[in-house]
Amino acid sequence: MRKVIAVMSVRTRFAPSPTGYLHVGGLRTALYAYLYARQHHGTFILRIEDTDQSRKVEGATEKLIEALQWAGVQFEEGPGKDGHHGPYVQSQRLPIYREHVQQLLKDGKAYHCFCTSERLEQLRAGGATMYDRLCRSIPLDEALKRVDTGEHHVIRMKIPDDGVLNFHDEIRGDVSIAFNTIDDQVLLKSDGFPTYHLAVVVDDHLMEVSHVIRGEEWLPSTPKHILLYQYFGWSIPKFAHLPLLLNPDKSKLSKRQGDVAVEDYRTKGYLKEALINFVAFLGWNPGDERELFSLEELIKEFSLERVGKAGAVFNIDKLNWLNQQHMKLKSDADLLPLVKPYLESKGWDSVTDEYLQQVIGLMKERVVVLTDFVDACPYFYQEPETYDETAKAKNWKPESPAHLSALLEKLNLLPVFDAASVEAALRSTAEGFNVGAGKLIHPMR
RNA sequence: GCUCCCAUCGUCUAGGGGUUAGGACACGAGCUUUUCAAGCUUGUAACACGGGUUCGAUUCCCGUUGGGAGUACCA
Repeated sequence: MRKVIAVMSVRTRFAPSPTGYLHVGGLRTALYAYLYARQHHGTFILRIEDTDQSRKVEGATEKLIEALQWAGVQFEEGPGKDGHHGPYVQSQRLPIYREHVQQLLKDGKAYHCFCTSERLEQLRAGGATMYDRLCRSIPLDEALKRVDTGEHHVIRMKIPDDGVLNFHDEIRGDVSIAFNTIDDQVLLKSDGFPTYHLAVVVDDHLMEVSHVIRGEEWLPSTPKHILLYQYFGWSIPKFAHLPLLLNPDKSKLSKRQGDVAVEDYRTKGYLKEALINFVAFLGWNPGDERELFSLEELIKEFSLERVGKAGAVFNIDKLNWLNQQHMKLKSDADLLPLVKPYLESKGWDSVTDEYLQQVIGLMKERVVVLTDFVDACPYFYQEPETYDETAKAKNWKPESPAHLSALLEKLNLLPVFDAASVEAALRSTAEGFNVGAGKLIHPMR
């Protein structure tokens, strides 16, 4: 006979609600969960939390998955993937939640609440900060009878009247919250859908999630979740609450102050390697002075212990620098297929791959994002005459190389070469651009 | 309001009872480069405040201030 030591395998998940796009903060949360799972040879799960029907957005799940895939954050279990814990979409798990609510009801850990939203509003208007627990005293058999008559109701969980709940967070350390500051949380809504609080706990347990890695906004509701685990008699997973991502003014990262969708950065021409590297360093660092990391290196070196507690401002300057660095790490040939779509979207698709690759080689150390390979140097792709027209239309009359340079800047063009050679190019007199030692023959000539 | 969380250069951060408080981005200067970049060198710049504890606190404790989150039949 031999003893088998059961080692709990690491299982993490990213559980977004499909509201339209993948937020960069969501990407970081997903990334950390993914890194942790991969590092421990565990499993990373994607679960869609679509329990709010009113916020359902068509095609959002697909966009979410696409963004994750683009970034290289691969999940082993989730929608469209086989796993033994599915379905991975909460709206398809309704019977499971109802079943668990029944158990809670039977055990006296939850109760039917028939209060109308009007009454709840009145309560709040009267200064109440929490539900007054009116329906808690209704006997179960009486409640069941009222349910049978079709009376609208929700199911609430019973929170102890006093006492304190202590728990340990992997990032924040010990946290404690008094029960008397916690409301009797609604678990099942009147439309039969569970609230987040019920669904996460049930799913995380059923999907055997070992580490709940999520944003800091969930820290205050963690006691409710832990209480629920206790009510069900389940073992409690480890929790790790990540600091928030902030706007430059330190408020929570929002749409108003810049792009927050991963796809925005993708279309703007950022490399996934740079975005991943950047987002990983918002709240984490390896403890030494290295800053350029690949996904594989992050998997190797990431640790929850080194995740900071304070919120981090999402500063585009560093992202730009990181993008340049990762761009330089790639060969011209690797960059080619990434740049091509941008060129095609401009309709300037008559250049050959060889030509484009040469342009990439020339521009690589002068540009910030992929779109710059096109937008910053249109004279490489346009008919010289066309470009001349543009200049004329804008009333360009360069008086000197310096003046021309200034004009170029006004047009947001990077002064790639010296003013004289750009001028020459504009006048389309040269048969090609002189660049360093080599010469690039303009495709339109 | 109440509850919880947080606090090192402008930003991302390292560090930690005694340090010239380190790095990166951004910004300035210089070198290099035919030019623009890149690269290299270099400069400016931080421990929020007040009390403790201590021989000594930026570091530990308490408070204040500031910031953030939560407080929904949203997640």
